[in-house]
Order: sequence, then C-alpha cells, then structure tokens
Amino acid sequence: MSIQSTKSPAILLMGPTASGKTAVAARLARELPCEIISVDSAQIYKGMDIGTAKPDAELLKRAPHHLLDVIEPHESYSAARFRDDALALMREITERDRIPLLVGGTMLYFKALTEGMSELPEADPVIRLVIDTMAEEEGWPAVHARLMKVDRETASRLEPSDAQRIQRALEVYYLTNKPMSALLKKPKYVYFPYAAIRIALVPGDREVLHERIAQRFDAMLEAGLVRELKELREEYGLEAGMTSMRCVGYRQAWDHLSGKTDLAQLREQGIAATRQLAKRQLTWLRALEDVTEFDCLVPGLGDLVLEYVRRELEAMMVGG
RNA sequence: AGGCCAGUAGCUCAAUUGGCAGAGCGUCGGUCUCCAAAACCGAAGGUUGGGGGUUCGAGACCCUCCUGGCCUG
Repeated sequence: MSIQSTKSPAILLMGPTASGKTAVAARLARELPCEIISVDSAQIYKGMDIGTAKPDAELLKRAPHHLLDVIEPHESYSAARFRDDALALMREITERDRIPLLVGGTMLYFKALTEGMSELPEADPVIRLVIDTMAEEEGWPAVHARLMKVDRETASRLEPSDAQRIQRALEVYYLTNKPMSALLKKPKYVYFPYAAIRIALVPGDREVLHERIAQRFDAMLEAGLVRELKELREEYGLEAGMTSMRCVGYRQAWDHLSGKTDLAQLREQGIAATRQLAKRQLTWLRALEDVTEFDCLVPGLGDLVLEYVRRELEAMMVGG
C-alpha cells in the first residue's frame, strides 16, 4: 500500500476552552504515529502553566507537545510567527514519517496556517508607541480619521473605536507608504501542502460547558493560579497591558493581586471571561467549513475521534 | 410583638417637584490578515414584590399584605 496523494496528512483538532482537546490529543498520540503541535496563543508562554491549563509533566513525557513555552511572558508572539513555526515543525514531523497533530483553540492561528497571510510588514513597537501616543492625545476616532485620509477602504470597514485594527492599518501605511487595503488585494501565495483532517469538539449543551468551566477555574485557583502569577511578576518585569497579562485568568488574578478585587470577584470574573472566550471560539468554529464536529460532552469521545481519524487516514491511503 | 429602612432586567444600582423605566456587569449573536485567551460591534431581557386607591397620568403619593435587614422590648 502506498500513499498516492501528493499531500501528507495532518490532523487539526480544534475546540473551545474546556472542551477536552488535550485528553483527545493524548489519546490520538498514543494510538497513532503522530506528534502534537500546540495551537494556543497562551500556552506559548513559559511559566504560565496553571491558568492556561497546560498539559502536565507526566502527559508531556508520554506525548511531547511542540510550541509550548517558546517565549517569556514579557515577550510577544504573532499569528505570522505561529504559521512559520508550525510549518517548519510540520515538515520535520512529516519527514520523520509521522503525522502532525495540531491541537488548540486559537482559531486565528489555524486560519493563518491553512489559508496563509498576505505579505504585510511585521509589527513595529516604535510605530505602535507613536500611534498610541497619538490616540492618547486626540482619541481613537481622530486616529481613525487620519487613517481615512490614507486608506479610505480599510477605515470604512473599521469602527472608529476599533483601536487595535486602526493602529495596525496605520502602522502598515507608515511602514510601506501603501494602504493596507491595497496590500491585502495582492494574491497571496498559500503554502500548506497537507491533506487536513479537521475536527472540532463542540459542546452539545452550553450549560454543561459552563459548569465545566467553573469547575476548572476553581481547580486552577486551588492549584495556585494567584501564586503562579505572583512569582511570574517577581521573575519578569511584567505590566498589566502586556499580551500575556491579558490572558483569561491572569488578567483577573492581576486585579486581585493589586487589591482591586476580592477572591469571590476574581472567581466570578475569571469564570465569566472564560465563558466569553469559549463563546468567541464557538463563533469561529461555526464559520468553518470541511470540519467534522463531535459533541465533546459524550462519553467515549476519545474513541469516537480516534475511530474517525483512522478511517480518514485509511481513505487517504487508498483513495488519495 | 412594636418601630425604622429597603424591595426596579440574571446581578449591582439609576430614574427632577408624579410625565415615554435606564446604566454597568453578566447572557446571547457577530466581526476578525503579524497583540487574537486580544480588540471591536450588535441584540435580547421588566406586570418596578402582590392587591387596592388618588390622579389626565404612579417606580414615586395613600391603604393593605408579603419578603429581607436593622433597632427596641
């Protein structure tokens, strides 16, 4: 039996927070010749273990994960970097005759990986600081008006309050002297030489997912989420505005350490933020096509997914 | 038992001298091209504790009942 398809297989396992991705991935990794790549913008941070529900040491020993702990909490990452890193790893894994298993809940990373990104300049901290200062002085609507002058098309589709995207569009203009809308129109070269098996774990009942989220957040608090953050703050020069410190759980724990909230408020706000994260992830998943969904709340989920993946892989071998 | 205060959206609270019941948070839906666990947009949700009265008009004023809290015996 030979692989007739020119494309190598890759498994994409997606799902909202607390849907049980890690357990399913571990199951697949045990039964199939695959290597796990984490697709998670929070687990990318070294030291942020409890709040990101990072797989524990024992699990990592059995099933190593790539793209965990690649940067420190004061640093920043991006969808573009993820795409480069993931593609490089996928090639290595494939060359070892193994199958890349991409697991996570950061849907933009999945999109960047499989659909590619236009050629845009990377983020420039100095330019961003300039724009931030501008916004501080005159307000974002005024910055939006500036963008309107140089890139009407992009400005028109953005709300005057959409600080992050206005900043990006203006940044691109300052760096290239071209409107971002023009750069986005250029056909992009999409390199993704894989036959993807796309799987989404979604809850059949949102209420039950909410219960799981609450239980898990309580477990994080018990495991020492606040202590973990405290230690990270002592080790690194962290600030509340940093990307890492805007992660769910850490942001709320930060407020608690600053004395702004008591423990009950930390719990309540942390759980709510996690539910909101799950909701946004589900919005992404609903929009995706060619994805096979599994109810993440049914017993025997791991077996179901494993069986499905096996069938898909076999079909690729014979059919191509 | 008597006295006082409170009761408005799931939660915390607004609402001139009686004049169209609102906000924040939460919930739900959506957007997304180098910060995405981010950022932003939209929507739903009320017999104003119950009943009666005054009034053109009551969340507000009067009577009564219920519930919670505080004080006194």
